[in-house]
Amino acid sequence: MIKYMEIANDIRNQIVKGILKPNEQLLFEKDLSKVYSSSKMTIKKALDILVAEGLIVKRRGSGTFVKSINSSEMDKLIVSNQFRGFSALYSGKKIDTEVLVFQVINCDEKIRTKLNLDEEQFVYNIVRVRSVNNVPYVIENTYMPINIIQGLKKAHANSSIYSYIEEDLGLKIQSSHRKISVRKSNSFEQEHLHLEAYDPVAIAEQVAYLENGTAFEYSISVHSYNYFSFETVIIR
Amino acid sequence: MIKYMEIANDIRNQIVKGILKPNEQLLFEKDLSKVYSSSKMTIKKALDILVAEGLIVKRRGSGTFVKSINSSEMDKLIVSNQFRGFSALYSGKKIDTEVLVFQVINCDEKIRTKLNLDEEQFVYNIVRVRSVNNVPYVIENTYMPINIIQGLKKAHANSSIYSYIEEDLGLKIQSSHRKISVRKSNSFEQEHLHLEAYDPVAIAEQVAYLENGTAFEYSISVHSYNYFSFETVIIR
DNA sequence: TAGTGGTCTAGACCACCGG
DNA sequence: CGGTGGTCTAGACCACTAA
Repeated sequence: MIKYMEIANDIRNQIVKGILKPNEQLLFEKDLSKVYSSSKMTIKKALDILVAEGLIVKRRGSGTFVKSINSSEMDKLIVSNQFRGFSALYSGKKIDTEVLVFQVINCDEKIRTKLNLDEEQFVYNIVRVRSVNNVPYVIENTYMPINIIQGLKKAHANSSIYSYIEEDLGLKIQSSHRKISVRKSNSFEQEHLHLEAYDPVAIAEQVAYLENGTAFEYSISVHSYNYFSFETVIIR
Repeated sequence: MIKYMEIANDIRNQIVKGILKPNEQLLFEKDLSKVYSSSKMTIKKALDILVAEGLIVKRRGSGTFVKSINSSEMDKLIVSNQFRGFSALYSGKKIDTEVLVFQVINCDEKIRTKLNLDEEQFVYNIVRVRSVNNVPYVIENTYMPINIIQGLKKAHANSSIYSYIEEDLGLKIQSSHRKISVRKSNSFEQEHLHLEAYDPVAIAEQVAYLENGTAFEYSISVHSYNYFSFETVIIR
């Protein structure tokens, strides 16, 4: 649909499929603009996406080159800087969701500041245990304002809340601010994640935003340490 | 120096200092281009930086708005998606470095693939414990090819290897691919990080790249769980 | 319907790299 | 030095929002 995206996708495919090999030089932007019948700026924008994904490197004065990564790592890199719900992340596998708590509460100070709410706002509070192939991966403790995420039912919590938000409510999810930390598990977590005493957990605390900039979700996810890893590309 | 950077810095300062308040609307791109005597494209590029930093939101058809975050979180967000060495991250505080290992070794299979090296390459192997205000934060296990990071001495390992790479060798660091995971500490880590038995640790595994695309560092950092958190902004 | 931000162009000039 | 990618412009058209 969008030209620079199509170009980026095309070149990404060439890299992932091995048509363009590690350390190989790409065509110059000038030449690519002829190949794709577009301007140099559009080519640059397409290539900048692949730079952000960590797939290629540009050298002023020299050209553009495929990064030297073994292709097994590539799939991960491409998805890691994206942001999706649990269901989308593990699509294709057997996912089970156990809803432990589904209630509406008057939010406290902390949630109010995270979600930027007025004092008397009500929020959904949902606690779920999510399993992949019958192994419990994570306990999600989610808070969402009832006036933004309207009409949420327990049935939605049993499957994917994100697809309810996007497909049923027609809202667009834009970004998330996430913080990852580590601590020892407590007995509640040990029970639901099938952990031993003293096993650690990874905590992902997140505020997610809609396209219009309003915060719609504050969540604290407690991950079983065996099934947690977070990958990212950092550009200076 | 670069125009769109200057504009981004200027507007970021206005947000951080509170001149532009949460949810406040910015001038339109058309008007900003007059204020800063530049084209609409340049303004767009400047604002896109602030979008990536999570500070503002754009709505097509409406305008651009400051995100609703309390300013205490803002400093963190701005630095979190950047990538610097330990010394730079904690500059201003008292940093101590204890060098446990400083040797040159023939690299094994794993390091070879991570750094994309030939079979017979030698690499530095450096193990350091780094403390902030006399509290041990992290054990860093670092591998660097000797032909890229030339002339590295133990004295550099005692302070900042990154500043040696950038200032003395004149190399430019571009990006890093990082993976974060969690596990239980072992006795070695408990001793050096002053942990109790069964305390968890956070593992940050990283491959760092120079501007020319060559991998120059593979490192495994074991963080004391009390002093580890990783923050990031994810755009869909 | 008027005006926003998003995309795209053709062309200009610059900083940097290699021979 | 010629050629690379980086920045910047002026202006075009489009998708979307709000009145």
